[in-house]
Amino acid sequence: MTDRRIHKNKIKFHKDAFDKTSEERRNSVLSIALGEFASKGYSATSINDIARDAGVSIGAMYSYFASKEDLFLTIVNEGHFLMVEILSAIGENSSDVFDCVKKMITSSRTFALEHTLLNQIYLDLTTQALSPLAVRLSSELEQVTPVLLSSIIDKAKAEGLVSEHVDAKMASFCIDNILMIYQFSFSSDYYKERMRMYLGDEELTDIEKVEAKMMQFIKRAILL
Amino acid sequence: MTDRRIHKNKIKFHKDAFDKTSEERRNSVLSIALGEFASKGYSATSINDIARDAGVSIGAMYSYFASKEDLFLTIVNEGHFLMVEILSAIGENSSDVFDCVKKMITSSRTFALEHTLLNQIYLDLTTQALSPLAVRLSSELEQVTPVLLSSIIDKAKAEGLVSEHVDAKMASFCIDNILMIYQFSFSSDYYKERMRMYLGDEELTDIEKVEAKMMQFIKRAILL
Amino acid sequence: MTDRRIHKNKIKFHKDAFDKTSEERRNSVLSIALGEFASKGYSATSINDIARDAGVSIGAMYSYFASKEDLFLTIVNEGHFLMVEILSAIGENSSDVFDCVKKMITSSRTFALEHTLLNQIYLDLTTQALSPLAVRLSSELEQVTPVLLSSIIDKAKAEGLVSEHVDAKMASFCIDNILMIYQFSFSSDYYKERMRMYLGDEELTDIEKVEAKMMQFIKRAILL
Amino acid sequence: MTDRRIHKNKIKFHKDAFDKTSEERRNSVLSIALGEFASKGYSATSINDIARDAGVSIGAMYSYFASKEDLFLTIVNEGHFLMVEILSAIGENSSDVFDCVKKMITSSRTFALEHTLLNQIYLDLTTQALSPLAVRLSSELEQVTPVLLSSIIDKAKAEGLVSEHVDAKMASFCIDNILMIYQFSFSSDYYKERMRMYLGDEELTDIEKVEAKMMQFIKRAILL
DNA sequence: TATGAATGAGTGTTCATTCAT
DNA sequence: CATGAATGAACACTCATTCAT
Repeated sequence: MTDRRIHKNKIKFHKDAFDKTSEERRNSVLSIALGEFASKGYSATSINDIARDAGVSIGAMYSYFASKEDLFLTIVNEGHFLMVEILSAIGENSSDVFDCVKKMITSSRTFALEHTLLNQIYLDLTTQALSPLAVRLSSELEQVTPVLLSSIIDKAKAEGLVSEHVDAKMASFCIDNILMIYQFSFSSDYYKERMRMYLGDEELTDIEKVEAKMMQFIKRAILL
Repeated sequence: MTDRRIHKNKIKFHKDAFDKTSEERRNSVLSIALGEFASKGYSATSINDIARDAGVSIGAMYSYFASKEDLFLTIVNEGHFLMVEILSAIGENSSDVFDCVKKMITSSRTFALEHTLLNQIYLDLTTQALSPLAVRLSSELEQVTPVLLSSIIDKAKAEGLVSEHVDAKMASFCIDNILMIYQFSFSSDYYKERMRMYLGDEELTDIEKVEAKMMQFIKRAILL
Repeated sequence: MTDRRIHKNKIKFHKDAFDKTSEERRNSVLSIALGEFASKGYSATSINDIARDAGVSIGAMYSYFASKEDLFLTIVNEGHFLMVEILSAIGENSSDVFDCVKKMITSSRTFALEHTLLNQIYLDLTTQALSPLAVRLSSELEQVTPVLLSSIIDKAKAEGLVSEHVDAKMASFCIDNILMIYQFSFSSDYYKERMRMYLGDEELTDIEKVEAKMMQFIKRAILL
Repeated sequence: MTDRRIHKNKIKFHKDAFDKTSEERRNSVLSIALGEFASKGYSATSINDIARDAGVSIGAMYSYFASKEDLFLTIVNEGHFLMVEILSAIGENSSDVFDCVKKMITSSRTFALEHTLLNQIYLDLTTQALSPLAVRLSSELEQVTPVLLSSIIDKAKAEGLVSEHVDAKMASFCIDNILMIYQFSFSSDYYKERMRMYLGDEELTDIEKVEAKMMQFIKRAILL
């Protein structure tokens, strides 16, 4: 297990010039763009606004990115890279399925809280209108989770930890559905409110307990 | 249990004039708008285009709806009404939790297939950028599912069908997360592809089997 | 000879809305556009400038014309219509080839002087860069002159006015070449200067004499 | 007749730095610029595009030429130099007017075919919009043809080859008009199509015959 | 001398909305 | 009630030119 990198992230959506500017400029552009795309959505975001707020000329903007689309994808791509890294780490450092799922639950929340804007953008990307953009990322988005989850469940089945009646693929799908929306529940106002309706305000104050219950739900579903 | 209507749908986002036009015009406007909003997303959709394609003047358009927002909300509202009706029916006609969940799984799929465009719009609405719009619907969107699911689970616990260790709220949340994304998997290209990655092409040919497995996952999670 | 219209000018490049505005607006837009296109050329002309100078919003501009191209073609088309009308009239009212050519010489000059801007635009259109636009007009530009000239020469040959050794097609081509540039010599500075170099300043003061000499050149070329 | 060079080409529109670069670079820049200006016209051509395609930095571009205008003029100037050389050669090697005109007809075609792009640019230059640029060349463009033609015709008149009733200036003007457009008819799509309308597809297959007929037209116009 | 990042006014075009008819 | 002409700020993007390296 030498190469811990599942994902290589070869694709880049920016021009060479972007690599050559000062890190300050780069960060400024990316963070402003992140904020704009996250709060307004792809369509409603203006590249001119981003340029102005980032203190960069639009001319420079277009010397960094060939198009608004490419700027957007650059951000999504970086975000995805982050998530994949976290997932890979979890995959490698988990003793068993339950440990793994537990860590995934927690990191769903922490990732959404630490990278709220990124998460909002990711939600936007799943939208039908942005499917043409998602397609451009498809090779990158080749999901890590399906493989990770179902292989770890299969292993657990072999070890007798998980019932042989459990369908690994379906279980992975269901678990990821649960986690995906859980994650959105910390970044999108819509899902935040929805979670509040399900779990109530008070319950949510003790997030450890919430996650313990979620763990329990999943555990019951696959346990021997 | 006299009033079987959970949802009253009192709110309307259109002007009176819209009620007074011919049904043909009304349908034309709504169906064109549905198609446009679904495929392009809220921001990228032009009210002028909708008017033209619907064979209605923009002037008329603005006598029907105060703004683009209101036209959008009118459509979302109607869609939500449809979903609530289906859910209510399921709630009333189910013999027990398992029957109820089974019906919910099936109707997630059939609803998404029959009302694909509506479903795509709904996904758009969950986006952070549209949260101000979602807020305007909040009283309407006061979720039916949380109440329905958790009450039915509680009942089942009382009847000894469901383990007393199951947390009704969390179970409802998890089940709805699973179903929500399952539903999107029939309307949004993004989630469609994601489901294919989890379950594979072949598996998906026999949808009955897929849903049976999903049912099994949920059943195990809450069964005694 | 009842229908005196050779050319029907069915094609229009403007939207219906343009027909519906006030004639004042129409004239304002067209005359400003004429001036801009003529002096700056198609590419360097800004539709926003035209709108501003014509006292019309750009929005209105685009409700009149689908594109800058269409505005340009609308003007060229009208100009061509004018020229064709003049040529048709000449064709019908000429007693013989010589009379006809004489009238064509004169009207080349008067047309260029009365419609200098139009003529400048027409020159621009012959440019390779604008050939895609010229193609859109091709059915309209189906030249009247070739038919008119060669048929009138053929007739004159039959009547013994013109030598039978004269090739009607080539003669038409040569005569029109002479006239075309003569016409440009009254609208484009370049050709104006060029004519001055050929004919000299003084000679040009008596334009009747110039045209008599030109007539003589052509006459000798085709006379019996 | 010691100095056989009519034209000195002293004017240069490029900076010294351009003379100092490698010939390869020089050719690359000029040939790319030629192609761009020819197909897109002066205004629509981007100096940045030329630089990129020529494999030269924009910085270098501006060390070679003070402006887009100068780059354009450099090319036009070179082209003009070429044409003048050909014309001078014809003037010197012709036995009489008819021989001279014959050679001019042929070289109009061959020049247009061998230097199509240059010819297209030259047509662009005659445009009113580019007249400010043409002015900068005026001393250079001081036409060779007027002098050449009218002097050779005058000589022929003295020798009794050409009718004394022929006005040398006007004849030169007319002949050059014929030739100029004939030349454009091999480089600009517009004039190409126009010639086709005059002379027909079939006729044009035997270009020798076409030029013989043209020669005949001109001959008749000036012959004794 | 050569590079290419940077600028910012300007391009053609769109679109939510208003209002006179 | 319905029409659609009109508005003008805004959009994604281009380009001639400058200048620090």
